Amino acid sequence: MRVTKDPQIRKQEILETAMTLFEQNGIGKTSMSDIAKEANVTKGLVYYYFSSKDELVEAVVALFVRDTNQRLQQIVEGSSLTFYEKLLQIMTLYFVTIQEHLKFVEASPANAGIYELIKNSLSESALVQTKDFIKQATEEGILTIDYPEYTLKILINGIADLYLEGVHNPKIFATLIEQTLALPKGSLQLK
Amino acid sequence: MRVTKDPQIRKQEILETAMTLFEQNGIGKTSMSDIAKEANVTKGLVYYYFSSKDELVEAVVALFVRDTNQRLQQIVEGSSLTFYEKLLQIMTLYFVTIQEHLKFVEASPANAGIYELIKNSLSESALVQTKDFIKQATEEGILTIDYPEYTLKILINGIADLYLEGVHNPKIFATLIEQTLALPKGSLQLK
Amino acid sequence: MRVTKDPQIRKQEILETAMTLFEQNGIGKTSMSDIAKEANVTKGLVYYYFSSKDELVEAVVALFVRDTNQRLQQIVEGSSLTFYEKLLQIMTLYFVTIQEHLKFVEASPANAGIYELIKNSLSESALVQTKDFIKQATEEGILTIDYPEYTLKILINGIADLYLEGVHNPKIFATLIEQTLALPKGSLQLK
Amino acid sequence: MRVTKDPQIRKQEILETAMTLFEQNGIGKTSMSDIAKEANVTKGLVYYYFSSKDELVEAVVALFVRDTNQRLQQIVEGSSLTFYEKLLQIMTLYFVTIQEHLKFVEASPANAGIYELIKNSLSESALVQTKDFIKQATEEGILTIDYPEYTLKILINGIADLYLEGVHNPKIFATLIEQTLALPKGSLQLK
DNA sequence: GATGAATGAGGGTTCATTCAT
DNA sequence: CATGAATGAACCCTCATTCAT
Repeated sequence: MRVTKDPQIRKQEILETAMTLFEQNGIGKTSMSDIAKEANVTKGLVYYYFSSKDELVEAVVALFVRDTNQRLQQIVEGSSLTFYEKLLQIMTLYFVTIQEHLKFVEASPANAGIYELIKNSLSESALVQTKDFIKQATEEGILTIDYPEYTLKILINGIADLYLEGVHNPKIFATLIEQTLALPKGSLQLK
Repeated sequence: MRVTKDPQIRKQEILETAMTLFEQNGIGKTSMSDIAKEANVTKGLVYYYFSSKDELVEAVVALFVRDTNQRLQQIVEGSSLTFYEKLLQIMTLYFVTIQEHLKFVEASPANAGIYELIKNSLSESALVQTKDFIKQATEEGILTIDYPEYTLKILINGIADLYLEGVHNPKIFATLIEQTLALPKGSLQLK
Repeated sequence: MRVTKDPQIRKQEILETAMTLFEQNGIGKTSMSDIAKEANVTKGLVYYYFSSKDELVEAVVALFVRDTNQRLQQIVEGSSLTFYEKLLQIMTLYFVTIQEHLKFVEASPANAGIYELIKNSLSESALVQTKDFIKQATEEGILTIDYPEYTLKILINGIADLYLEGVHNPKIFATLIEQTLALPKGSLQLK
Repeated sequence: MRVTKDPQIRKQEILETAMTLFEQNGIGKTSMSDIAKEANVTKGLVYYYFSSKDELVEAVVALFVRDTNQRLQQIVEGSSLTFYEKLLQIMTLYFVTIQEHLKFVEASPANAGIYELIKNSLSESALVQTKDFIKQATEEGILTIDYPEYTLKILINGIADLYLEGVHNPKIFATLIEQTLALPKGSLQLK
């Protein structure tokens, strides 16, 4: 039967359904039919809102990046937290984010460059968002290393990879982060 | 027209053609037809040598991993090099390798686990290969940090990502490596 | 060019086209492409209605069995006919049916059990349908043999085979049926 | 390695291998490669002896028919047996034959008419072989029905079908045969 | 006689995309 | 806005057959 909804809501529904399926099965293994079916909508309507699979993929990625950014911003701007607490939350955010959305890392027949797209989008915004955070820590004498932003990124990406490869011990992570950022031993308490 | 070749050579040709195309366009976007065409061969012959696309993909991955391993081994066992020189070469190897074969990072519809496969294969061997290298450096007092293997991996993966995101300045890399491994400032000279 | 039809009609068209081609050339030698072409439709549409060749084959078989059953039922329930007339019509039905659909007797690479499927489907229903018919004739003293249902089946299958092998003389058939069912000589008049 | 054999033996080996595989998996699902592999021979050699799959199929059928005939002949000419014993053996031969070679009944992409081919070949020879057998029984007054050959065929084919459909009780078969051939009750003892 | 690499046509299937309604 | 029937191109794979050696 025909169900009419507010266009914006419909579009959002389709977008989120696509996101869910992409995460679950990967982009390449998610067909437009799958998305339409799961969203209780016809294929035609999906194409009404997104003129191609590519466009839909990009919209999903944009949504994902926007979400992540928002969370990052909330952490950074959370004034009541200490540097170490914020650092912790940032690391956690990236772990969770990368883990949850790992399937994006796939090649889609439609959009082979998706991996770079996501990575760059996230990185770029991460740099912007953490700039002040890092600047402040540097001024306060907590961070003393050169290129702290790059170092943070290396940590994030590098540790995420470690995590994905099966290393899960929080103590090890704490030590690695402390060492890499030249923080005092024991300053970081990962649970 | 019909061209007969030594089976081993033919198989190798097909394998290398596949590798090239996979790198260029990704696994998902490379069809068996593409490979056959590029190798001046019929599809049937590709299947004569590799009974499925999956098998071909696996063969390519195996070849790639084997190659990388070999190069790594050569570096580590190169007795005339200093620790710093070896470290340099290892980093370079991973940069180049990862860059060249970036498209492997895709999951194919046929073989969704390829990303992990490669990553794990490489990581595992990297750990094994660099174990002695690191142990020696530690004993010589050059490396003083905890979890040096993990740190090295973080560096490799993290820096590779930085590189892919557009950071190319060797001085920055040198500084980052020195800092992260707690090496003396200026000990590393990247050209 | 694009021609849209009522889905039920379209599906039926495809089904009947498939049936015709299966009968003409056999299931194994009839490709989905052949069916699509003959039905003036694209392969994609065939798959839109039947998700695999197997499913299409099964649908065709089901249709065929249903048809045959219906005709059988009409004969058996035709109250105005004598036992001999009904017997005649039943025999004729099976001759025609088996002849027309002889090619079904093949096993398809896709559905190796099709032969048994058809045969059993037909047999089972034949037994059910003719049960009352036989019971009544037995009670009336027309049929005096043991295992009349089995005998009827032997007759049907056996005579069908004879027919297919080239024996077409109705008098011979009449005699054979009379003898086998132990009916009075001359009771059956095949035209 | 290259193994040279007497051509006739080689051809026979291939033929028998093909027969076995056809019976096991059906003609359609048996590829020339399968045959070659199973016969420890290359595809080329199979084609050296049989210029096409069709030809090979026909050769297999011919072999099968010849075999069956031979066995039939042995039964019929076995002078020490009574009519009933011979009848029994004939029925058994057909049951076994049909069961063992059921897979021939499939469509081959190469030879769609195989079913008829076999059936006709067997029937024709059966008629010839049993002619004397029947004639003698008729003269001796054992067989009194009209068209005894046809009746025998109906029995063979019809009972074989019954058997395939799951009826296995020897007593039922005995009764059916007795009835159909108008033999005295209890004259046939199937074990 | 014998090999097995090589061909080429076709088979079943999937899916992004279009369009008449 | 919404439907879903229809398209068409591509994809992976199989196999009878050929032919240079």
